[in-house]
This record gives sequence, structure tokens and C-alpha cells, in this order.
Amino acid sequence: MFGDATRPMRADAQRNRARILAAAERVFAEAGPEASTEEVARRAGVAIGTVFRHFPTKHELLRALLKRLLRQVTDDAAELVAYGDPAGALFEFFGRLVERAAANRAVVGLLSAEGTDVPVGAPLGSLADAVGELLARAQRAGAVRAEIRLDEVLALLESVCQGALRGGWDSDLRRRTLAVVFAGLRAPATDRG
Amino acid sequence: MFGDATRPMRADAQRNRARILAAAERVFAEAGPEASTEEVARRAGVAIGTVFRHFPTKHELLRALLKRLLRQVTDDAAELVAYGDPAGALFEFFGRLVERAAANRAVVGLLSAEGTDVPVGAPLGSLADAVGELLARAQRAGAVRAEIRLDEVLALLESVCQGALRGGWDSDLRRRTLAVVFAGLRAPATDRG
Amino acid sequence: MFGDATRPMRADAQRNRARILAAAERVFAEAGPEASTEEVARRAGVAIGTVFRHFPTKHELLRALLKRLLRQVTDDAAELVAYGDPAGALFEFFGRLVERAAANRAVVGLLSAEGTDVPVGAPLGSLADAVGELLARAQRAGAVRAEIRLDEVLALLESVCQGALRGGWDSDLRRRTLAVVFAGLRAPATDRG
Amino acid sequence: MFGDATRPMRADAQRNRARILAAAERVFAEAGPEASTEEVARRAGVAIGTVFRHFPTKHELLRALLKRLLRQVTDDAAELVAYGDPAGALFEFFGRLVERAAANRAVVGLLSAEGTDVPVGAPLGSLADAVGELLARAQRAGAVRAEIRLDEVLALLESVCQGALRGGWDSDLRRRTLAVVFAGLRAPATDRG
DNA sequence: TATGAATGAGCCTTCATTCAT
DNA sequence: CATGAATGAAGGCTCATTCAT
Repeated sequence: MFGDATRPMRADAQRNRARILAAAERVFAEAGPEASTEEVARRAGVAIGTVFRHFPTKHELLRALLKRLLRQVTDDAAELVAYGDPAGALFEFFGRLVERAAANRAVVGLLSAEGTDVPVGAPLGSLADAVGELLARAQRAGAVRAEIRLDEVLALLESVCQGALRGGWDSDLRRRTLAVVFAGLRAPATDRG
Repeated sequence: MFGDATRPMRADAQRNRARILAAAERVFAEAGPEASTEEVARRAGVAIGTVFRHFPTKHELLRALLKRLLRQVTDDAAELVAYGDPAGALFEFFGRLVERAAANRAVVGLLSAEGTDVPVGAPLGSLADAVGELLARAQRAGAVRAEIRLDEVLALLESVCQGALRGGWDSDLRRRTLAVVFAGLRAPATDRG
Repeated sequence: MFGDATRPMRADAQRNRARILAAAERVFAEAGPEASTEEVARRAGVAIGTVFRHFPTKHELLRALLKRLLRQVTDDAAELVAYGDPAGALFEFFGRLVERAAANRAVVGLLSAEGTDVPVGAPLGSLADAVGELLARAQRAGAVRAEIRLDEVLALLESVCQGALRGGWDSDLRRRTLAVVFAGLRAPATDRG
Repeated sequence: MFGDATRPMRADAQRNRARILAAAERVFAEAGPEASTEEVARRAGVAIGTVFRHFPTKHELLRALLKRLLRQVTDDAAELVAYGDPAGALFEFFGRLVERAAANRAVVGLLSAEGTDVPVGAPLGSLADAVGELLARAQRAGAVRAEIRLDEVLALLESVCQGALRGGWDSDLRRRTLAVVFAGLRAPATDRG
């Protein structure tokens, strides 16, 4: 009657919620957002109804996943803004994100949120902001050419993530591919494209 | 049952086959491979049965499409090998392909054939060969750094195609994004990534 | 397991049972028997499990509701038998019941119990008895034609309840519709009542 | 290319469409609109896909059924307007409709279209018009009291249909119940309801 | 006893594929 | 050969009912 208004989630429910998210992450990472909710349930070891109790819609499940991922990624960027060396931080972030994308199809949907029907909304803006900050610092530190703009950096980010995901690159190829992109961002004044 | 082994395809059958491929190209270009086969039939102006008579499986239809596309693209590259100026040909090819991909979701599946469940097989090799030739010439002409290898060029190609497709870039963004990649391939000695 | 056979229900249990019935009445009155049990629980302010502890089946819950309603209605009739004026009591009862039905979808299921899969059983008999008594008195008082039999009165009762419920009649239409029925029951030229 | 634009439906398709409608009529007549489409398919002896090919939505199936029914009923009324004797036509129509409703739950939904989420639209107006015409003629012929209005006639119609459906009346009870209603419509001037 | 999470059968709908016409 | 109707396996989602807490 009185006491805490919203009780903490029951232990088993919390466990299941976590399991479902974990399963969903794996499933969608592997098969993309077309993967069936039933498969998620199977992988999580719960009945289909349980998935829908926690996420009333497949859409919501995806959103939850994407938001979590987005938060992680944004935090990653923010952390590099705070502590990283200005010159390398952008490149470091690039590398981390691409690596993550290679293992997680969902990351990719994240970056092309506009094209998906699973909009992540405002949080996506914060990622752009964070990357913008990394870019600005790198430029002030002279590590990236001044005329580079945020939108092409984001475009490159998205591209390489997509590529890494689809292409099944090994870590060496990933390194060399990124090296080219970094060289493109860094090169002093040679661009006569 | 008896008589000549393989008759040449009847005229109307051949016309239908072509129409179906054309329709499929448009449909999959617009809506991706998830588009329904029925829609392809509708657009081709034939009945669904006809589609399945020519391509016993949706899979096969996609394969046929991809092969055709691959051939076109490969021809494009070969032509540039033959007539283009060595220094700019690779970049020109890059630009053309990305542009095509932006308008054709199928092109993208093409380049990440390995990762998809629609393998294109050998023909993919010829594209790689042609691009390899373009790369070698560009490098001999001093337009691309010597240490760049074919696989990262292909990786970049695929990446930017994916990005252009998913991101819905306008032509300006496309130009600037490619400029960075080209700078990365070209830049003299700055790469210490 | 051991000890006294049937303990009187615990106070809080009894309170819950009442709350559930009240909530169910409101819910089913508004949304019909298709309304979800969960909604009943929500409205009653109890957990779904509690509903099923008191009524092991949705079916049983409906039966309980209908029986209660039936008792109320029957009491209504009995009261009119005892105190009402013979000539008008049947019509008064008719009017009250129809009004009730217009606001309570469940009442309707009640009267067509035979046709529903929620049989109310014996209690329905008492209603018929009470209405029979009202009819007999009205006939003795010369207010209703002698050849009218109980079953058609019940049939009319049910009909108009159904109609009022489904049709969403306003009170004026209800009055005029009942007027026709009453005119039909009343003796042709004898009515001076 | 030229020739008839819209070919007549293939024989088997037409047979199936008819079977589905027939099955649907039976199923919904028995179990109401909540009955499952799967059950309709089963009863029609076709696969579920076939039902949805003919009626892309359960809703559409219901609409088709209701419209057909409505047309039949309206035709019935129109015919009585044209050929029937003014005095008896309204009562004859009443009787026919109630009889039909007793065997068909759908008829009932038809009359309470407002309350359903399967609106039949304009056609419902024509039924009201036709009944209005029957009423006007009956009144001019002196067979029905002048102060009776169309809406209470429709209300009674709906009520008795509902009642007949739900109550499972036999033909004798139906006759006697209707007799009361007719008496109410006809009785000279006694109404003091 | 009460709670509310878990279950799983069942519903509507889509779509690749088959087959009678 | 072409047609297009029929098939039936999924897929997303709901809800009565059960059972661990």
C-alpha cells in the first residue's frame, strides 16, 4: 500500500531480460534485423511470450538494442574526447567502432539509422556531436586536414563499418583499409582529386 | 523427350527472360533483395509462374542479376584499362561504381558476395582482376602509393558502395567522401597509421 | 490437508473476491465478454494470479457475474411482485431490465444463457418464475391479453435487451420501442389501465 | 494484348471463392465474427492462403459476407414494396428477416452495423429506405399506427433478430413473439406506455 | 494467499514455390 | 510455354492459464 512505488524487477525477470537482450544481440549481430523473434527466444531459452512481455514489439527490442549500443559507442567517443591525445583519438575511435561493427550487424543499422525503420532518435545526435568534437580536436592538433567536414567523416565511418561487416575482413585487412582512410584524412595538401 | 538436345530458346521466352531481369533489376534496386518475387512479376508484366519457370528460385534470379551486373561492371573496368589514362582510371572507376551502387542496392550485394548467401562465384574473380590491373597501372604511373594492395582497394570499394547506398548521400557528399579515399590512396608518404 | 474442512474465507480474500467481481462487471459491461482477464485484474487492483485463484477460469468468472446479476434482476422482479401494482409491474420490470442491459453487456448474455457457452443453470428458472408471476398478475388485472404466454414475454425481454445493447439507443428511442411492445402485450380495446 | 480486358475468373477460383463464402457464412453464422479464419479455410476445404488470396483481410471477408446479405435482405424488402399488399408487406418482411437471422449471426451484425467495426457503409442506408417505404405504405393502408416512426421499427427489427439468434427460438415461439410486436404496431390507439 | 513472470497454443497475415488450367 | 490459383511454412503478436517467488 505504501513503501516503494516501483518495486525492483523480480530476480528471474531481470535474468530473463538480460538473457533476451544478449540473445537478441547475438542473433541480430549474425543475421541482421530480419532475424525472427522466435529465434531470439530459442537462443535465450525462453518462450516466445516472454520476449514479448519484455519487449512488446520486435521493434522495441531492436530499439532497446540499438540504444544500448549507441550509448556504448557514444561513451567510447566521449571518453576519448576527455582523455585521449587529440591527434590520435579520432583514429582510435574509428578503429574501435569498425571492429565492433565487424562483430555486430546492429552497429551498422545504428549508423544508417535514417535508412532503417528503427529510428534511435536523439541519441544519434549525441554520437555525431561526440565525433564532431573528436574531429575538431584532431584538426586543431593539425592531425586532420582543416577542410574535412563532419559529414564526410560520418559517411566514411558508416562505409567502413558496413564494409567490415559485409566483407568479413580479417584484422590485417581491417588495419590496412583503415590506414588508407586515415591517410586520406591526414594528408597535408596533396588532394587534387 | 526426344529430338534435339537443347533447342534454342523460343523468341517469346527469350523476351520474357529479358523483361524479368529488367524488372528484377529495378525492383531490387529500389527495395533490396527482400522485395517480393510477385512484385517482380508484376513489373515485368508476366505471371508469377513465368518468373519461376525462368529462374527456379528467387535465389537464382538474384544470382543471375548479380552476374549480369558484375559483367557490366567488369566490362567498365576493362574498358578503362584499355583506353583510360593510367593515373586517373582507377579513381574514375571508383566513382562510377559508387554512383551505380547508390542507385542500385543489388550492386552492393555483388561486392560482398562472399558474405551474402548469394554467391556469384568465379566472375567475381574477373572483377578483382580488372581492378587489380587498374591498380597496377595507377601505381606504375605514380598516382597511387606502391604499398597499397588489391584487397584493401576492394575493401574500400565495397565500403563506400555500402555507405553510399545506406546513407542516402547526395552527390556532393559522395564527392567529398571519395576525395578523402582518393587522397588516402595517393598521399605520398604520410601514412604512419 | 488436515484440520477443519472449510474455513471461512479470510477477510482480505473476501475483499479481493468482491473487488474482482466489481471490476469484472465494469469491464465486461463496457467491452463485452471478449475483454481480457488481465484488464479485469488491472481494474480490480490485484494481480492476475489472484483473479485465477478466485475463479479458476475466465468462464467461471463470467458465470459468477451472471449469477449475481441474475439474482439482482430476479430480486427486482420479486419485489415488484410483492409491492407493485399488478397492472403496471410487468411493464415497469421490462423497462428497468432493458435500461440495465443498455448499460451492461453482461445482462444480455444472461438472458440468452441457453445459447451462450456460459450457462447459468437453475437460477435462470427463478427469473422465469418471477416474470411468470408478474405476467399472471398483469393478466388477472386485465392489463395483458390472456393468450400471451410466458415464453414469448421472455423472448421479447431478451430481444429488446439485445437490441438496446447493440443498437446504442438513446432513452427516447428506448421509450418508443418499448411502447410498441407494451401495446402489443396489452389487450386490444380493453386497455383503460 | 487486346481482347477482353478482364478475363472471367478461372473456374476453380470461382468455385473456391464460392466455397469460402459459403463456409464463412456457416462459420460466422454459428460462432460470430470472432471465429477464426483458419476455421473458415478448414470448412471450405482449402488452405489458409487461399482464403487470403480471395479476401486479403479477415475484415474484407466479413464485409463481403455482410454486403451480400444486406443486398439479399434489401432486395427482399424492395420486392415486397413492389408486389406485396401494402397492409401485410411490412409484417411479411419482418418475419422473413427474423427467420434469416435465426440461422445467421451475421445478419444481426448487419443491423447493428454501427456497433461493429465492420461497417457496411451506404448499402445499409438502402435497407433503411426500403423498410421506410414498407412502413409508409402500411401506414397509408391503415395497417400500422400513424405515430410509429422508422427508427423504432428498425430498433424492433434488430431486437427480434438478436433475440431469435441468441435465444434459439423454435418456429412457434418466433411466430408468437412476432405476433406481439405486430399487435403493437397495429393496435388502434391504446398506447399509453 | 498474493504476485506477476513464464508458458505456449492460436490468431492474422505474407510469400516462395507448386501445379492444374 | 504462360497463367495465376493453391499451398503451407513462417512470422509477429495476444491472452488464458500455470507456477516460481
